[in-house]
Amino acid sequence: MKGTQLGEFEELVLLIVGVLYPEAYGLSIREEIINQTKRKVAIGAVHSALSRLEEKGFLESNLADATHERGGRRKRLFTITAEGKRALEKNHELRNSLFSQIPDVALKLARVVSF
Amino acid sequence: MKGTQLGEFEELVLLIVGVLYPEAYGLSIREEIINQTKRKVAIGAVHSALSRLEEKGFLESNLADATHERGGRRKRLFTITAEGKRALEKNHELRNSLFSQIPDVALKLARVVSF
DNA sequence: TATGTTTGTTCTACAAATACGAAAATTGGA
DNA sequence: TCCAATTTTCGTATTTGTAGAACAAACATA
Repeated sequence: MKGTQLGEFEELVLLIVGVLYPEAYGLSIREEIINQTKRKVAIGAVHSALSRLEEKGFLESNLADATHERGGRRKRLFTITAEGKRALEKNHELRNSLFSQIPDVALKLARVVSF
Repeated sequence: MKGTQLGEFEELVLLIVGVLYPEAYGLSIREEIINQTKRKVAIGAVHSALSRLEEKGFLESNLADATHERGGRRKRLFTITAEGKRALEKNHELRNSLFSQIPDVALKLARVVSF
């Protein structure tokens, strides 16, 4: 996909950042993806998606203060930008619209097989 | 993404195949994508997405009889399989669910800027 | 039945997105 | 000052997305 189009994984990450607000950072995002989708994700995959989303202007981030817990580097917290929100909504609407345009017969055979 | 995960463009093509039923073939799919999304798509992109979807078991296809119109090679018509339907519905539900889990505050700043 | 035109698909290559995991960085505690 | 814990960064491999030229098949016309 080219330019500013939102990829499949990118969209997922963007949604999760929203869900996790205001505690969205690399590892928590990874955990949440695994919980909600049951698919395995490497931490590196999440971080590269995050930087791409930030480059595209869909996310912004800043370093949180150090925690008072045992160890740990400072977290980089992510939030959705106005542009990110728009992209998300646009995709959502398009998909809903297409979904509703699918005639029942198009899934008839599928239905017979799966039910 | 690995294995049988549905890519962004692949999902779009799969949806359009549903919308166009039973007249979904390479060129008609390309036209419909352009109409509905305003993005440009090369015909090769559509065909390679179609073959990957067929490999993954989300679509099936067969050659139609020759038409009685001017010219043209026989069309390869595509329809969604039971598995394709499931994948589509699963994605749709997941995304709706995530969307509804996003707290309003997560978009508050975005809202101030965009409205 | 040969040739041109139209409509479609296949093939090949390359760019971009995503996956993985080891390494590096940063923090508090002993 | 060294250790343990937590998180990010980085390099590389694999999968998807995009493009368009080449190829194929059908009809029309003569």
